[in-house]
Amino acid sequence: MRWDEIENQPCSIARSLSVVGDRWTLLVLRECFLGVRRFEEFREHLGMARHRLSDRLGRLVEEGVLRKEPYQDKPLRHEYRLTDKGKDLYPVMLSLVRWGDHWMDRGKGPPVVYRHNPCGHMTTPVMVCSECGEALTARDVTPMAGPGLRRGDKRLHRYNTA
Amino acid sequence: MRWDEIENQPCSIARSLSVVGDRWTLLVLRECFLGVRRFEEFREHLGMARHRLSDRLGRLVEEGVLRKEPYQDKPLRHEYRLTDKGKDLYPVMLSLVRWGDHWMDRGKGPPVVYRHNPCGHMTTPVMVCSECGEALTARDVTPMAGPGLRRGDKRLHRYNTA
DNA sequence: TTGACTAGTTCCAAAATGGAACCTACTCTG
DNA sequence: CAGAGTAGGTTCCATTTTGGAACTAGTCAA
Repeated sequence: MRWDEIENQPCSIARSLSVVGDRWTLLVLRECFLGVRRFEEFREHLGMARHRLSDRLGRLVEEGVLRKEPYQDKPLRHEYRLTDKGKDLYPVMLSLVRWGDHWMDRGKGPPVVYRHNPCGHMTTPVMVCSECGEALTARDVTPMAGPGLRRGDKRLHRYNTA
Repeated sequence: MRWDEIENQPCSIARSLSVVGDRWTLLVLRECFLGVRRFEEFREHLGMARHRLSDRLGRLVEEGVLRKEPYQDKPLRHEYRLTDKGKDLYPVMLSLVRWGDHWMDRGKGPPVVYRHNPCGHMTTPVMVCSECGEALTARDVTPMAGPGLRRGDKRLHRYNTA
C-alpha cells in the first residue's frame, strides 16, 4: 500500500496519520502550540530543509489544520496559525509527551513539565472515559463497528458489531 | 536534521516520534491493540511490504515496545506482543482515533465506536489534568523547563522557568 | 515428491528527504 | 543610488527510505 492510499482506510487512526503521520508534521505542530507562527522561526527551531517545511505547512493549510494570515504587505507575508481543527490535536501532542516523559527520559526526568493554570498544579495528562471519568486502558475498551464503516469492511478487522 | 538525530532532542514529542513517528509503526501497533500477533496476520491486515514489516517489528522489539514470544518449535516461530511500554501507547492511539473521528469522518460518523466495559457506555476519550480532572486545552497549560532539560537547551525553545 | 504454510530476505525501481545554492520583493544604511 | 539585509520561498541533485515482486528456509501433509 502506498502512503497516498492510507487515508482511504475506514480507520480513524489511518486517516489521522494521513495528515500528521510523517517525519516532520507533528514537530511543526509542536512549534505551533508553543506559539511559533512564521516560516523562519519554524525553520530555525526545527532545523529542517526549507522546501520540506514549505511542503508541510502547505499541506497543513490544505487540510485545514493551519490557516495563513497576512501580517504585512510589501512584501506580502503570511503567518501560520492553528485552526480549531489544529488546536484539537492538542491531546495527540499531550499523549506523545506523556509517553516520551515516562519511557524515553533516559533517567533524567522530563525535559519539560506542564502547569495547568486553572488548578495551579503541575499536571500529567490522563486519557479518561467521557462518561465515567475513569482512565482508559486497552483491556477495558471494546471496539465495535460504527456508522462510518462500510458493510464490506467489517471482515477486514475484528470489530464486534453493536 | 536527519531522522536518526531527532531522538536526541530534549523533547518528549521528538523522542516518542523517533519510535512511532514513521509511516507504518502506529498502524502496526493498532493491530497489536486489536489482538494481532503474527507476522502474516499483520501483513494481511496492513498490506505492507514484507521487509518493511520485518524492519518495523524488529525496531519495536529493540525499543522494548513489543516482545517476541515463541509459539512453536520446528520451525521456531515467534509472535509479537505488547510490553508494558507498548500498552502505555494506548492513549496515543485513542487521541488519534478521537481526532480522526471528529475531523476526518467524511460526514459519515466514526468507522469504529468504543465501549468502556466497566461503565458500560460508549466512550469518547478525553485528555484531562491528573490533578483536577478538567479537560486540558493548550491555552490553559504552560510548559516550563523540567529536570531533563540541559541548561544550554533552554534558549532553543520558549519554555518558562519554574 | 509435490504442494502448502509461515516468516523471512534479496534485488531493484520509485518516492521522499536533506543540503546547498539561487531567486524575489522588498527595506535600510551609507 | 549601490550594496547589504530580511523573509519566504524554489530548484537541483545526491542520499535515504519505501514498495513490489521474486526467492529462500524449515516443516508438515497428501
